[in-house]
Amino acid sequence: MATMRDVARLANVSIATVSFTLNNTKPVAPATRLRVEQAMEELKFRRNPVARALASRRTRIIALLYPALQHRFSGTVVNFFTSAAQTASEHGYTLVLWPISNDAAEVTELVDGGLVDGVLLMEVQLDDPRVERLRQSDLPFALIGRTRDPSALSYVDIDFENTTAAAVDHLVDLGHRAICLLNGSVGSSALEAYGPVARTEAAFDEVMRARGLTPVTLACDETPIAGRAAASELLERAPDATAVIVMNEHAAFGFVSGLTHRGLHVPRDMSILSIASSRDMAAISDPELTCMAAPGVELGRMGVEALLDQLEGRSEKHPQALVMCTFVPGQSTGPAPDRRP
Amino acid sequence: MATMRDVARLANVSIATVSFTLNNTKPVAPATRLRVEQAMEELKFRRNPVARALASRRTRIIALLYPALQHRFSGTVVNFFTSAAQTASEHGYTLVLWPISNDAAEVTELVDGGLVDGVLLMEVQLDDPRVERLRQSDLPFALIGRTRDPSALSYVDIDFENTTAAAVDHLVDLGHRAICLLNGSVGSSALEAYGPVARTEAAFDEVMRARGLTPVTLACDETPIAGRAAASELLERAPDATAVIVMNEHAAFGFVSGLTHRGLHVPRDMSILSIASSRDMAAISDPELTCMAAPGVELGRMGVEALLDQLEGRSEKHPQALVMCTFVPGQSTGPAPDRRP
DNA sequence: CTGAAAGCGCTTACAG
DNA sequence: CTGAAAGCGCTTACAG
Repeated sequence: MATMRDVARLANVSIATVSFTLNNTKPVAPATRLRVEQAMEELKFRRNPVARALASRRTRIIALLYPALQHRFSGTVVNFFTSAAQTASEHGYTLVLWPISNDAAEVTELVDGGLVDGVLLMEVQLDDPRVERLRQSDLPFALIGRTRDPSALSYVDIDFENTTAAAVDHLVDLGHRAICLLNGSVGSSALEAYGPVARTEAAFDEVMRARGLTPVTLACDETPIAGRAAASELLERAPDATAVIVMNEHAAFGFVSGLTHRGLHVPRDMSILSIASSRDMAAISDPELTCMAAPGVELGRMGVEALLDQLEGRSEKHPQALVMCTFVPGQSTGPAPDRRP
Repeated sequence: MATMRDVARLANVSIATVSFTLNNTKPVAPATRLRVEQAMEELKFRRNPVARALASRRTRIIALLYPALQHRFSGTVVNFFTSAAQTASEHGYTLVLWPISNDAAEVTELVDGGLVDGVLLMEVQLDDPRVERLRQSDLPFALIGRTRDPSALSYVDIDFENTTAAAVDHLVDLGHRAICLLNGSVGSSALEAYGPVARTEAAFDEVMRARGLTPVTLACDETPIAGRAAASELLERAPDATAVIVMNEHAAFGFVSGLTHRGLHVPRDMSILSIASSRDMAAISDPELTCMAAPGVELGRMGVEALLDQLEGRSEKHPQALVMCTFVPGQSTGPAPDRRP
């Protein structure tokens, strides 16, 4: 492998000049630049990123922390990941998925490790120990998601409030009044509360009441089996329900089949609207679910950009943005029973 | 951040001695070792991995290449990933998921990048351009999967031959004779053929004929929608079929619901056995699928170990291993119709 | 068992 | 616009 020294020798310049032309970090005379570039070409030079990292004290590696043990890595999540990786690459950074739980201790290892310039967090909890740990360090980070009070943090997140409102409105427009929410489970302790779950529930309550409707919320684990059980629970707790907003894409599969087993037809007897999901995931169910698709591509990109703002010292204040889910028509929502002829 | 120099000064030794005690690379007197360790403790020293990488010419980073754009990152795959990461960590390496397609050009970037010591490939095709590219480089790599002729490669893979045989036998034991295979689609060109798909089809043919049965194979894309269409195709092409082995976990969802829509009951009218899947994925279907679960934990571990053998120069010949899938009972297989009272 | 020193391949003030 | 040189924080022959 050719080094800068080799290039410098061949081009008859100093290695400093090679560095300057390579990085565009200082003006270089056109003729000199040409010689250097030809030399690089001839020697197939590629700069050693490890040496560069040591000298510049920046590795240009970004870690995306996705706690795959706690949250399934669904097709919905792939969109976030690939978009984030793409965006990082366009800016000269490498983004990799760092295998880690949502445990603070593992974050400490990563931070102390010194291998990454910045961190992007996913699946953020309202009181997230990883965030606390990162705050104590001086490692730049941004969230895809947000904590209870994210005012001093860089984050991008789904706009659960408006998404939930749009979901309710879609169902209300179809004539539904008895609308339930099937949420994810927030675990035993409030401290572990998962942002999307908490925010959706709060928004659902508020939106329903604002429309003069009574909010009923169920919650279950993020598994199909739990979703199946939730179907029975729904019929007991809210026998008059005609529509359910599901904020739990893995439970949705079981929920639909659970309803079917209880003799209900979707969407004739019950409309199902899956939110913060994706077209791919919605297609797994039978019938295909109507859904509000998570803006994975947008948030992946924006999350990286928020982090790069810090890394490159571009802005003082923390970028913060919320993006709504997009409505994707499917087969699982229809008019309320009393609206049909 | 404290450096080795700081530690050396505090412990009254040279930085070489600090390095020797840290890495156990040369004998150090017990008293000296103690002083050094106390100094490291006191200063909360953590060695800089970038400097270490530059000096030792090894980054101790392993890239796991999973082409997430071509193959969905399912719950089944998470097992491979977390197990591989865990194993790498136990050996002092960091394994990260490298966002890359299964394109040779991107492999070149990775190889030239010089940021990783070795590569682990997943979703290997019979003639995989990534493998060719890695062969040309001198970057160590191992496969989870195998090419058409993997004799000179390090690999670990599912034993599709024996897994398929076990799947057929399970169904034959239940009295089925007209057994079909629903495979993944291998793409338009034979050159793109995906190892598991090709091997399973070959094994299915052989196993069925060996038992005096007639093999019928369908194939479809790895999506639920394609699976739904495949259900119709099955009923046309093999109206007498009573059991189907599905080697396509994403199509399985649609396949089951497609059959149900056509008025067939699973497993009363049709048994479904999903192979190379996992308990989690099987639970998504209704009924829960009987499956042969991919040995993700084992293969993740063994894949990393095979790679480390090369990285640490432990063995001359390439480790090669095949592991069978494990039978997981479910609700989707039952006795053949004519076996029932 | 320990140390002085070279070197990994870059970046970056500093000087001209 | 260009260069000489220090330095990033380690590892590793080499010498004793």
